[in-house]
Amino acid sequence: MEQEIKLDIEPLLCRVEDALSILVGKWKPIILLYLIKNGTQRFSELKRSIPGITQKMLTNQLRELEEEDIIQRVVYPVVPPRVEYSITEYGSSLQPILDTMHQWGEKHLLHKRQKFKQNNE
Amino acid sequence: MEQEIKLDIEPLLCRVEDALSILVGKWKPIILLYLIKNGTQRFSELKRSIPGITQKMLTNQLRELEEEDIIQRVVYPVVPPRVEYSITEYGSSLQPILDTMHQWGEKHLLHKRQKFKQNNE
DNA sequence: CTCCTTGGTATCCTTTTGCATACTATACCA
DNA sequence: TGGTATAGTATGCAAAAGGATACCAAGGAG
Repeated sequence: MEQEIKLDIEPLLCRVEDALSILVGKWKPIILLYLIKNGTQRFSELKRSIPGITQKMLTNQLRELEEEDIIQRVVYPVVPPRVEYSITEYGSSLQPILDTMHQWGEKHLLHKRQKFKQNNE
Repeated sequence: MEQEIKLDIEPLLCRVEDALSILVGKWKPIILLYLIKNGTQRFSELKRSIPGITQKMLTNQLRELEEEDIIQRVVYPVVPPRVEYSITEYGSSLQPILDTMHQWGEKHLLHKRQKFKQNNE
């Protein structure tokens, strides 16, 4: 396996946390992936799409992403209310991170399975 | 700016969390970067290198990384004790993630500065 | 006149993280 | 005989994150 990337980050100056802090939150990755994959979504669409999430948590996670300019919230003044969420251009710059992490996550799954096998031999 | 990476993850099958959960922890990124940059390190070297970390937290974070096979712990039975930590081969597969996140984090810093400027005009 | 819908809030509670402080074992050194 | 060094553990507490439940506003449908 070839390791092309040279990592030379001065640990004390590391900005990994900045990206991390935006992605951390029980529902944020899945929300982002929905918006990236399916484009603009209404609040209720997201809620229906994400099993197990409560209204409060959905609101909460969306607000936090909005504050970081990762997603955009548009309110239509109609009754019943219509609120649409979408990824911002800036937010879509997170895609490489999500992609890299997802790929790694799939390998990690295999790794854990192998370890489990070994432990049961 | 070119966007080469095509992200097509089924949100409900996303494995982003797997990578995320390993990196999350107040001191994990910096510990990993130290081990990657400087190679094998003693407990006390890490403690001295990372300002503000307590002994308990360092132990705790190292244990969690060890459980995931990201780092290796070697104890030399001498007095006073000598314990060395190093990145495993598997652990070093996290480098691309750390690298991507760090790069994004640096851009994020600029983004926040611009936003701050705008708000004060 | 009442119910339904959407996109929320408000309140309270539990779980998870993180932190501070104190304590330990062992051998060496003066 | 007492102090030092290393790499921890034990205990208790504080803060943050996450979750369950109830409530709300406004207009349209019946």
